[in-house]
Amino acid sequence: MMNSVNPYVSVDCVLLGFDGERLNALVVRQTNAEKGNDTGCYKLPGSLINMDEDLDDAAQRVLKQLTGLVQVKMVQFKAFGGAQRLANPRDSIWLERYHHLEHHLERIVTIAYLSLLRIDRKMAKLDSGYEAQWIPIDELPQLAFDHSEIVKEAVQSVKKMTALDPTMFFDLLPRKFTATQLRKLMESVTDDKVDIKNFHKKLAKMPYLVLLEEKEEGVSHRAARFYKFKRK
Amino acid sequence: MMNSVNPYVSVDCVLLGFDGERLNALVVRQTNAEKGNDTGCYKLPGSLINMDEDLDDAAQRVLKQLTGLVQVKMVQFKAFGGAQRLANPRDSIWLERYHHLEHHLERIVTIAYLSLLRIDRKMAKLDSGYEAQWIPIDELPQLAFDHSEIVKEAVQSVKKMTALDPTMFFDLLPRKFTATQLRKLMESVTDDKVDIKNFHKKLAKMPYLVLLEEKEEGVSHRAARFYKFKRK
DNA sequence: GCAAAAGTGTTAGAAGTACACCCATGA
DNA sequence: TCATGGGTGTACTTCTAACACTTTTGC
Repeated sequence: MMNSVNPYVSVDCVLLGFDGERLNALVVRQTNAEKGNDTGCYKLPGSLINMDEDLDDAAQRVLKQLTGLVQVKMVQFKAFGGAQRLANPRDSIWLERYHHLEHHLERIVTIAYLSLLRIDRKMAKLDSGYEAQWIPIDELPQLAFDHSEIVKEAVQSVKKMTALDPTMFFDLLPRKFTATQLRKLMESVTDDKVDIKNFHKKLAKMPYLVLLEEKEEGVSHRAARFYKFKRK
Repeated sequence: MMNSVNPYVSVDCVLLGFDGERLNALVVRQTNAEKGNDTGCYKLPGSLINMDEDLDDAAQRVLKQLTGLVQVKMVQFKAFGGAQRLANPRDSIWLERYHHLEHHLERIVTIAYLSLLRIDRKMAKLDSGYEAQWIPIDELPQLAFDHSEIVKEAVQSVKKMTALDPTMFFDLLPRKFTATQLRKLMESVTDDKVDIKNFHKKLAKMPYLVLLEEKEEGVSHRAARFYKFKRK
């Protein structure tokens, strides 16, 4: 027997990446809107949970289904449970079709997950008829449900979490990165400028950073040296 | 028509107080277990949500029902959704009776809320047959459901939240408090000792603290001066 | 006076801030 | 050689850690 779906609880995943300048969010939309219903409406990757499925497992499942990504460390950051979350009929109709439900959805509480992800990670083929896309968070269009609100709160959470644990930044960078890349990232998250010299002093004191011999190539100015992140 | 209950989603409130030495949690239990079913089992104040009720409203409602407290600022800190949360039949039977439900509960996701509260706040009369009690968190008995786990995670959240915003500590103290009370509180949350002189220097630099002229009375040693907290 | 807890002075080193300066590279 | 961005030196201030000391109170 197929898993039954819990029609009251969903998970949604906010995946954030860094393009060198700004934070981006991964959003999905239907490519071929068969019944002309859903075209152009971006959403966060998400799904109702199954009856016998833990929340964390549901988040991993939906991420895999929609992007092919596995073993991504996601953390729950907030539940969204406004009674009016399904106010827009477009949204609830879409959900009912997507999950092949017969009855009308009344009200859904969603548990939002967050992950920081290298923006160049390869995505596998998507679930039937969906495409995923990175969009800078300050250029996001209006998303379905309250997903725009969820993204905003996710960014707030990232600020708090990275303040407590700066090593989270390295999930957003390539394996080798320059001081400037890291600095731009930190600046884009904390919204303030950092003195370059003082920043280098700080780097020198981070026990989990290794300065490599390798340098940038093909840049029309002095080549920057690469760092790598060494966990403990 | 009466509100219908959402049988899949609940809220639970972790209320933490400080007794001068340790953090305490507020737990409730049935006083007269009519059918001999529930005696002695402590729980967090919580309830299934109503169909048309926002999560935050549900948390405020249940707190008022069980303790009489109103206008307590609570924040959501985590959702607990393990598929096996209702594994113990004692727990699900209790819930079904409490909410006068006819059908069997399958699975509940709970949204946990957290509040820091002065331990001497007056509680109004409780909902029929329940009593509330402050218990030091390191002396809590096994709680119903996964509530013991929820309390543990709440304490972790408090550590993180107060690190980012130390003014939260003042929710746990009386309006007037001594440096030692504040220090003991901080030590009990962060689990480390603080040098007293250095602590006083820190206090002097907190813009939101006001040193009063008033002193302790009736103590058999030098009387401590009181501080008060002035927001902004 | 004594015990007990409140509260102070001083120091050395670490960490953060500000700002002026030099270096490497392609065009 | 110039523009561009990478990277450095140094002085100054603030924070932190350590530890020995003085004050007030009831008994």
